Amino acid sequence: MSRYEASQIEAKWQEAWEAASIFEAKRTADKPKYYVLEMFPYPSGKLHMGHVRNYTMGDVIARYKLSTGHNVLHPMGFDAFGMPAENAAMAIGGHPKEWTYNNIDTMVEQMKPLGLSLDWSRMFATCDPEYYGQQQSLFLDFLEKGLVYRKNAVVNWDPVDMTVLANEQVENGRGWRSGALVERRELTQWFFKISDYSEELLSALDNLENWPAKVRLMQENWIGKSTGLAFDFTLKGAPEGFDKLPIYTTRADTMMGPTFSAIAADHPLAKALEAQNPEIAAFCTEARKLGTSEEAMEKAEKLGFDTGITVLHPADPTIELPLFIANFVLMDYGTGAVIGCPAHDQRDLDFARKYDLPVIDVFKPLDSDESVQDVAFVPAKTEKVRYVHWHGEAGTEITCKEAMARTLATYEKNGWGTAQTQYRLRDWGLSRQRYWGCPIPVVHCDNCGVVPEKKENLPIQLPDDVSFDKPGNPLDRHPTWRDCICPNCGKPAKRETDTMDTFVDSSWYFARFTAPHSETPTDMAEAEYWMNVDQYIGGIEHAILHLLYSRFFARAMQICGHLPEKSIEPFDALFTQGMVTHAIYENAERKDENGRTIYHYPSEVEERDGGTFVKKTGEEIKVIPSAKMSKSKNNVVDPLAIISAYGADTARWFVLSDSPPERDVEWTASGAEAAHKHLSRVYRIASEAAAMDTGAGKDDETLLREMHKAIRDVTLGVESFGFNASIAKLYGFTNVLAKSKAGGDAKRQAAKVLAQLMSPMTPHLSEAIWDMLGGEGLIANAPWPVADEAMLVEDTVTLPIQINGKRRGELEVSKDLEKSEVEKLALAHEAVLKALDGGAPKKIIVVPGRIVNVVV
RNA sequence: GCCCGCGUGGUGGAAUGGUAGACACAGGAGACUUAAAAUCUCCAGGCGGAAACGCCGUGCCGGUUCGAGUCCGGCCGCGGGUACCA
Repeated sequence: MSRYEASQIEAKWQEAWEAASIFEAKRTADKPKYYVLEMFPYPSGKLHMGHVRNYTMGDVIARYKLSTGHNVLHPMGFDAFGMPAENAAMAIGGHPKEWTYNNIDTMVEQMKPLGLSLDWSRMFATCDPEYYGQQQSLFLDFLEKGLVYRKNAVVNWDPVDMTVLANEQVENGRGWRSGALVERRELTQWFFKISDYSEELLSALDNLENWPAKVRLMQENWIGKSTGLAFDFTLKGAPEGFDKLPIYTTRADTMMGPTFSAIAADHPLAKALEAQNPEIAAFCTEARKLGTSEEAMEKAEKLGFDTGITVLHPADPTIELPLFIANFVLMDYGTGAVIGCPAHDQRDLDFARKYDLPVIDVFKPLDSDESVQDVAFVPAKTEKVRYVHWHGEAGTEITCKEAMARTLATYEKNGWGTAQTQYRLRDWGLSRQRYWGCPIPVVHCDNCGVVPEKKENLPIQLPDDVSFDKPGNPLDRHPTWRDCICPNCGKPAKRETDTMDTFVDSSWYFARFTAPHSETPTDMAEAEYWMNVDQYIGGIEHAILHLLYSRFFARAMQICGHLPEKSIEPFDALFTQGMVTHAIYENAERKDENGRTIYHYPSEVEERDGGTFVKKTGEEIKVIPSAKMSKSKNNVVDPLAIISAYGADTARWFVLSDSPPERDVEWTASGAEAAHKHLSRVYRIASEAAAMDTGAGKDDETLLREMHKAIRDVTLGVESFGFNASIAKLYGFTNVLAKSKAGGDAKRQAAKVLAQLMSPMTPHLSEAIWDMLGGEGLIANAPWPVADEAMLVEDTVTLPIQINGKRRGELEVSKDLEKSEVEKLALAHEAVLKALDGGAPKKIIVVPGRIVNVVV
């Protein structure tokens, strides 16, 4: 009998699949289509276990759908523009293009041995001019439909490197390379009008039944619809031209509680004051040093500067409040100005205590008359409280929600303000001051202004002759690339040098896969057939931005005639798989020559004497447990090592077993060998069955019953993303088969079904077993087994008996036994008799087929 | 800070509100073997007990329920996102 030789088996069957072209997707009318897509990878250089897990899950679905009679589209590509390529060019020389395409080649080479059922003929990278040219064409269409516009927005500016920094490149307010304190700088940038679709993107979430509830909730909160009060404070003592200060608040009911007002450092009024007062200028400069990320601003110590200006309350001008400039007010949200109500907002309370401002209770708990001290009173909006200081009658006991509604009505009636609906969602800024991205196809002409490029001139290609020896955007300093002819007047003009956010690239690739070489962004006939994505799979880290942008793009593309109406929501079902995490190994003894932390690869360290050390140098390691695998932290595991040692099926089996797909999984090396042992065992069991004589055995019926149960359970697992559960069942069924005394015919039948049930996970091994047992054709094409209901029926059931909710015994009863009969049997049970001690039970709960609980 | 998750044996994890720890890993004992590897059998949450069995036990505190890992409230810890990482 031959041994399980994974490398031979895998090469053989991968060739067989390729020869039969079974994964090439073609439109056909005779089968239902199924489009399964995993979020495409960034070509970082090496495939890691997170990719393997992601694509294996998609492959399980794709192969399962193929064997249940679907016409499957399962493509793969690369999200290939982005910062790391430019960083690599700066760090190690070379060109982003070369680096990227080399990485793509490497990763494809690493992916192929996994035996994924991918249609490689559809592969593309977003940095292919063929792709980004179509993206430029989409941009022009969006521009024409008024979905794109320009406005000023702030960026992180490194004053030493003279370059724009991404939020990730700002560490504690300093540029990551120069170490200089970051400033904010205002630039004119391009924006997509996603905020016009706020309501639509919000309400359509209700239709996404096959999306995880948590993702829908995150998107709902991100869009952030609120109803509140919009009003103007009257400014007193402000510079010329500043009479009113528009404010928006979601807590209208606390309008009698504010004791200060605050504006953002980027607010026009703050800028006007800055010009007059050096102290204010100093404060604003300091406030801007936080960088532009919301996280940095919200986490920073709350600081304010009293401008000396006051604001007058719209409902009662005798109420005069101080106006601060504060570092926690966001210019991008609302009007860039807020009211501070310390009694009912913790941040406002902390601020009030710090700057010695009064605290006014607007409402109090029903059962207390205590005033707010150090903890703000923030009840749920639906909780009833007693209003002591507001526009209604003092002492009224109502919910905050009700009080808000009444306040809004009062303000509208008196003309003090208006009820307004607002969204937190901001327009999508797509301009990037970087080279390695899709050029924005517009031209700046002295005569005509900003002019769209002509479609016949697309693609506007990136120049290859650029250098990265200096920081900043090489397109800006290229000698000739900017020079062009104005498409409008024909005079010399300059190209836009900003490129597009890489989220643009990933917002429509799913549509492009339906016709990857079309001369328009999509081919409507193909899109009509293949869209929507039936199952989309990817990381939870994309729950908001990527998925929201894609939803917007689907709408915009539909408006421009590039997607059918049904694709307004492009992803019918979404599954967010967990990440593969790994400990980070940080060198505890030294930093690198630039003073930066050194991270070691898992293969470089060893555990001994209760500690972790670098193998070569013996330096001690600080172990940071369980973090997202990240190239910059070096905590990645190379799947190729597993594949070359044990084979792709082992790697596939391993990443699917144990952890539920939606949960993060901590990579450990020990499990891979065990997975391989199991696959060898399955191979051996199948070989033994193949060698048995024909004829019946004594356990045939039992084995076949277990087989049908396995079909039912494994299928259920595959259909509900319970791959780990399916695998546990497969282990169970394998054990049953191994120990069964059934005859050759029954064993061969069971082994064939086992191979089929395993085939989405371990396709090569399954083909080998199928072949060994005389299966017809490829197992990949064989119809999925169906469980025989009659074989699943059980006659008796074991009921646990609880006494006061604790298990004290069990009862073997026929499946359909009457409740009253079960009660009688339970009361006659030894453990129950003992507990009752001659008395009568207080209550008996019988849950048919489940449990009996006797309360004594 | 804010939004969203997660927390169960030595480890990964299982469990429509109904027997907590399925299925595995690591571990222990044994069989086979000259021996090892491979394979096979058995044991295994903690504490007490020879055993039968008893008590405790799903991050912490409280609640709802005949019954809570699961539902509700409040904490703690970890992870993801936070609009220029992808």
